[in-house]
Amino acid sequence: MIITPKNPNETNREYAFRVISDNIISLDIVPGSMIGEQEVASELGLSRTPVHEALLELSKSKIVDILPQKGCLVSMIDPDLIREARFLRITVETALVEDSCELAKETDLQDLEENLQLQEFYLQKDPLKLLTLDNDFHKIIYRICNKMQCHYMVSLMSMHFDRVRSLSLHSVKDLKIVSDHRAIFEAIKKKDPAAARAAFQKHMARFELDWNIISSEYKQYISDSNK
Amino acid sequence: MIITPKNPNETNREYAFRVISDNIISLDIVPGSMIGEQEVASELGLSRTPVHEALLELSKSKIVDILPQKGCLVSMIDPDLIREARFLRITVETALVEDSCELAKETDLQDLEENLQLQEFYLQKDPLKLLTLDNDFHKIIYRICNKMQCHYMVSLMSMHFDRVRSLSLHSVKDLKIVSDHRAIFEAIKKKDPAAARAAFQKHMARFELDWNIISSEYKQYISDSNK
DNA sequence: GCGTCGGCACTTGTATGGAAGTTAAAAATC
DNA sequence: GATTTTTAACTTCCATACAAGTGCCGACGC
Repeated sequence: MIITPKNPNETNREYAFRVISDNIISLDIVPGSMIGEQEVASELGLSRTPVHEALLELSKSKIVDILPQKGCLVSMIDPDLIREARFLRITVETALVEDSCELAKETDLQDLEENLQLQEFYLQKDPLKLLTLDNDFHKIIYRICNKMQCHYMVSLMSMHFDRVRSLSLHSVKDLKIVSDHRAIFEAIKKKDPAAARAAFQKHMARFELDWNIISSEYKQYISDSNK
Repeated sequence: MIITPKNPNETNREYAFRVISDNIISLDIVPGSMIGEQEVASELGLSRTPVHEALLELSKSKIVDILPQKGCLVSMIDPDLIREARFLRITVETALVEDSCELAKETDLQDLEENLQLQEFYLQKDPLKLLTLDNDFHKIIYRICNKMQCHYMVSLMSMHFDRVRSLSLHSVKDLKIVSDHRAIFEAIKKKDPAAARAAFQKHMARFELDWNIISSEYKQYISDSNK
């Protein structure tokens, strides 16, 4: 597991949650492996309590599965849950990009544009940074519509999705996400809901295509019941 | 706080979560009041740990607000969060009722019909039972579409909404929800997505109208920043 | 050799005490 | 009397200890 330093203003529980999440999404903790509270606590220099609470939260999105008196299983890649995460994101964010056309203020458009600039800068340089910027882009949309609580709920489930996306980041295709984002941005700027909707759905459709590649290439990580 | 007996196969944490949730939704714990872990733990005959973990989970949906070293504040009724909950439910479930037209099997239709029978039976008899059946009806839709994880996420946020709905249950208008449900059911049965969508949106639109009544009548429970 | 039982090593769930921080009232000072 | 400082009583957060359940592994009977 990759340990990052503790942010001074986060609690031990939040620290544990962040580190474990990052390691699961980056696949540094491999799907299907067991992790113990004590083991994680020792690595992070904490007691079991905050780690226990962090795992509890992760288990709510089924990204880990707590088996009482047995251990904590990092979930295998589960196509059903990925479909749910995709469904939720597409459904919610399609509605949001439409609403954004009305709601986006000038400063909001600036925030989106700044994010896009950075995306174009880091394109093909730093895939991990690009992933972060991608998430930020979508998050700004939620902020424009004043739906941050929805963002939290959706992002929890998206972990299933993010884990697969990081697998496919090496694929050249995914670099098209940046131009997708620009198309979405332009539509919002022009206050054209139909165009925004179309651009967003085109964006999300890419991940449908990738599924076949991923499932054949990373078979060992995929839940047995769905092969 | 109203204490219900502990279900034998639930953990202490799940027990605490259930009892606290129920009391918040039913307004037996009034919005804006502070509750302490120790206080709740004593009432339930538990230690602070499972109560702490239950409150932690509730704080994720902002239904309570944990103020470190101060206490746990049961959130005031917050129109913004209710709007988010409504938005999420409407957006997600509109998509689901459409999909249900394709996906619903014969047994699923039977489940829906049985639920409707019970709704009609308890109509004007037991408002609380009706609320449960209403939630069950929507839950069946999620199950038909194999989106139970989405259901969990949406239902967490819906607590804000449910709390207001219980206020308006005495209003005669709400008894129309049963006929709304039947209309949705009939549309799914006829595999008519457009009709299902229309019926569902009509259903959810009722709660928009109720808002004015509620906000004027229960002013004391509403968050100051939104009056 | 095979099946069963018992105990040990391990896990998570929970209880409890102390640490750190906030609040508000009491006490001291002006 | 008004204002500032201290202090005491509260809270959650976290560390630690114990309780309870699971599975493995060897011993034993057949």
